[in-house]
Amino acid sequence: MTTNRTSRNDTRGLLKLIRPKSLDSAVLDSLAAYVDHAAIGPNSKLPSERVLCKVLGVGRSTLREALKRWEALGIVEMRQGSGVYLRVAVSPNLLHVPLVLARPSKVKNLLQILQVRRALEGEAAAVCAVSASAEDLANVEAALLAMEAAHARGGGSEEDWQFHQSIYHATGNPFFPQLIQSMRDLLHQLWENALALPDFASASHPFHRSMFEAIARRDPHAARAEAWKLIDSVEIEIREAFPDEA
Amino acid sequence: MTTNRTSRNDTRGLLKLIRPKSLDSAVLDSLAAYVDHAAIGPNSKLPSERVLCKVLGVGRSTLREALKRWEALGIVEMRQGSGVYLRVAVSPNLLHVPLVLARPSKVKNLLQILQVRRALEGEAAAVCAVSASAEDLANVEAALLAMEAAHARGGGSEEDWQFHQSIYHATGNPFFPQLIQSMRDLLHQLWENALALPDFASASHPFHRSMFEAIARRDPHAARAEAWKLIDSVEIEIREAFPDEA
DNA sequence: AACTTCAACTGGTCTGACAAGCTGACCGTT
DNA sequence: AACGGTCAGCTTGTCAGACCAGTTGAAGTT
Repeated sequence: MTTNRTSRNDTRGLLKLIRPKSLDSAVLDSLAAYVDHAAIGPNSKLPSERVLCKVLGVGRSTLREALKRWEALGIVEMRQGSGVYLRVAVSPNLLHVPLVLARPSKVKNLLQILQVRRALEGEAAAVCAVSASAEDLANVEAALLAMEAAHARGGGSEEDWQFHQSIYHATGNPFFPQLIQSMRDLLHQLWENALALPDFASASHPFHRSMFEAIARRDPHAARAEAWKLIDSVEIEIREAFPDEA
Repeated sequence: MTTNRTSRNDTRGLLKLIRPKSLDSAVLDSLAAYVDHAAIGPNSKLPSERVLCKVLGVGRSTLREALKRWEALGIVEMRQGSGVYLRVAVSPNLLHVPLVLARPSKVKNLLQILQVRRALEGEAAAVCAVSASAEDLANVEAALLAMEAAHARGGGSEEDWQFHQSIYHATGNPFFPQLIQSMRDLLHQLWENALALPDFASASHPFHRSMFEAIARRDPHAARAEAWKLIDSVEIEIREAFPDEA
């Protein structure tokens, strides 16, 4: 009997554990290399399944299982009758990490998500104040103006989101936009149609400009403080809207 | 012709967009309900594919594609010849979020991950100082003592991690441990065997205790400051180790 | 020009077959 | 009794072919 279970006292990686590298992982590697080489950008269509499985020399079910894995990670979108579409840029040796939340509880999770947002938003504003380029700042300011204009018209929830996204991108750290996007997706799954969000944004309105100004004058401490004030104002509104919970 | 493309100016969710609810999503919902009802815990085996697809009334390929989606999210592990094993607790309407990183660059990504950790670690410490229970604090202290003991023996990288994890759990916010776990997984994928991490931890050693003490005396401001000092010390060591990059 | 029809795509699902891997019972040797 | 090999009967992995269902765009019709 070959006893090759993973031993607890492994000798710090002297013996690397071998992994069979299943076929559909190889399919994804090959696909990633192809997409990268052919310079296929987001929103464009991949070759059809029949073509791919012939070219890659694998059965269609194997190919589909591999694509399903990408679909689960949001890398790709499969539309019946139409095709498989790329949603994000991919490259060889691509890394991914899943987040799972069991037993959702609406208001409680909302506040917890806000807590994470306070952490990320504050840091992102500070990083932005230190290292954003002039072009980044211009984008942020444009997003701010668009948001204020939309707000004056009564709407603006989408523009609000764009403003924050522009800050995350301006950090130059790809994790910030992705993490926040994940948090937002989570929120939308939680509250089917995000009715709550726009209302809660109203009191936070003035802080957007003060936050931008702190970033623009390259003051990370103030930028972080303004970001926190913004989150605090949202949290207060949520707690007032659901006084019995949380 | 029924023109039912998703309109851009949707009326804020008054009309819910219908979604065909693809079959394999239904499979996962049903499976989640079953796992929840049967109280199947982590590390236990699911019924075999043949059984499941007969019970659920779907073809084996459909079932496998659904399982592949769960596998991609880390919810389940499929071992050839053995079976399908649950890896995390699952419940109905389960939410998940993927994180993708294309074009990895070791040192740069390391510093970016550290940036995210600064954000989360600081907030977690502050939250912990405010709302951790006495039992949580006891766990954190136990982890601290174990870490210090291990550090005195020369090792302690695993115990270091346990200490931080105990703090994230003590926040009561499930997103903190999961996000940090994701960041750590990402790091390990990046640096195959995480040799670098233990070395970088050495200078940060004294800050662990000061961070715990700030939490224990219920001082969120100090706790956040100590957490930041800890991260800063790691960042300095990394920058000294790779002076040419970043 | 606008509308309708329809054939040729696309992905979605099912089936049955075989390969590859694991597990535990069985059996012979020591 | 203890050890070690063998093998039947599980499991998942892969494949091929068939058919269903939705999409698309180019023909034909008005």
